[in-house]
Amino acid sequence: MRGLYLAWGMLYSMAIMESSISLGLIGDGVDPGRVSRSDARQNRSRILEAAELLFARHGVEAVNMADIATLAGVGKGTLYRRFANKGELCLALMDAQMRQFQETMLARLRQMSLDEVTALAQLAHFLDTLVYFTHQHMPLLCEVQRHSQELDEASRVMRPHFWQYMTVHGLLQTAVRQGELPAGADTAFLAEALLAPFTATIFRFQLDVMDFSLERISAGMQLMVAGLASLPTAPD
Amino acid sequence: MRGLYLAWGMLYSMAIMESSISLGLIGDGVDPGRVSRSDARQNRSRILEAAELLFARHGVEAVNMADIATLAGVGKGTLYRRFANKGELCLALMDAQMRQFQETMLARLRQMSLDEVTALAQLAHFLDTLVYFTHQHMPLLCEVQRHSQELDEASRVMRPHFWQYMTVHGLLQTAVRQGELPAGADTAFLAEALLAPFTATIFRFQLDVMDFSLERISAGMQLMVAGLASLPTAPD
DNA sequence: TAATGTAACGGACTTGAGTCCGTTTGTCAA
DNA sequence: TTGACAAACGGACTCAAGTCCGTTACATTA
Repeated sequence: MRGLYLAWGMLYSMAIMESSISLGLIGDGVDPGRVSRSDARQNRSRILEAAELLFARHGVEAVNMADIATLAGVGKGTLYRRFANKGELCLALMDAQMRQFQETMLARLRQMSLDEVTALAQLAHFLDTLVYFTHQHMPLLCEVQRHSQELDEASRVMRPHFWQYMTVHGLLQTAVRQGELPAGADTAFLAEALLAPFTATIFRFQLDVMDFSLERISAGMQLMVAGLASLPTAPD
Repeated sequence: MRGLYLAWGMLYSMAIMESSISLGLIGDGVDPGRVSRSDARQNRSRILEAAELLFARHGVEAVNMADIATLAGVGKGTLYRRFANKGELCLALMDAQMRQFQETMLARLRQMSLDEVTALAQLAHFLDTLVYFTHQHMPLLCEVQRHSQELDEASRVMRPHFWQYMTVHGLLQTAVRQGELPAGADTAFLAEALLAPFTATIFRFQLDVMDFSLERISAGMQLMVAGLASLPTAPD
């Protein structure tokens, strides 16, 4: 797993700088790299449609898997063959928008690099955008994270967290290279720590219980980054 | 809810500086402020003993409520009357140790204040200790947090998060007062953000998937605090 | 176009969480 | 000591998640 993270790290750093790659967040569900049967594909989209409709009508939380299966006109077994749980289903529902966010973000960061915007300024921008993105997808993200508790190694890679981590980590590494951060800074940990408040349950807590506005959260994250930016660095 | 947080905030800041108060983390379970019946009290401790034994033998995750009830020699109804879910049960099991950690910590911070250790240095120390505490109670904490997803306003106050938040927030406020942090710094948000990586699921992810050592996590947190400490502050 | 292997299907089934409500029992006042 | 009442008890019950496995039907080859 660690190896995987590292390998992707390099790939991804390059991607930010050079070209757009698709991370292929979500496959067909079962056994990628095999022609899927037509009825299977059809059922898959039927399920997604049913879920979308029920979620819209009753809210994500209130809908159960059996209802989705029924409305989609498939058996529970079929539903679970496609999506191991409600979380995966939600992930699939967000797929398109996540891809788009990701591509837009990569493009923007690349442009900022060309414009010689510092890595930490890019990071600040990324986190700001992420605040609004996270808020927008809160209900689905909550469900996703409720299910990613069992650390199912392999599939974690597809979780939203992953490319967010890669992006933040890449930017921090660049910051170190460019002398914006101290040479020894633990970029891997910092990336995790900066993203921790974006975990669905924590984010929701901040919104609903602490009653923080999105602007306030974003400003707070800017402050954290500003703190890192003002750390004394060894002279080059 | 916000009001509650604010009120406790003042109380708690004073507590750090002045004297030890008991937060009374866990009551008797039902209807505090009423004499509890002897059989009820007895069952409560029977349940706790049974849970402790089963958790030790099979691991927290593998034990279900029915088993606990059976071993304790009570019905499921009785079990649920005491503890609304496994999370609350776990919380009760940690109660003594949490109280102790809390009191030790408060005492130590008070002493540090007397010794004129800066607030941010105290914060760094608190977070360092918290790393080890969190690790020690990981299995129980995971269970607790799995259940505190439904934001049941009132009871959240008892969650471990609460006094941690109060402590960190208090220290940050002091830091602002003493000119260690910029005057406008959003201490409430910063406290949440600094504690976010201590959420059980995130913490476990860092340990098990990212393979960070406790020392590394602690060092990373120190760096975050150092960043805040090096923010430029307006001259007094 | 018929046979065949294999993926896909579907719904009964298992498991565990949490609730409900009729029954029991401790406590307190007379 | 006893009667009354509220709290506590217990286990059957409901509800949803997720599994299992016998059946169906797509696609491929002859």
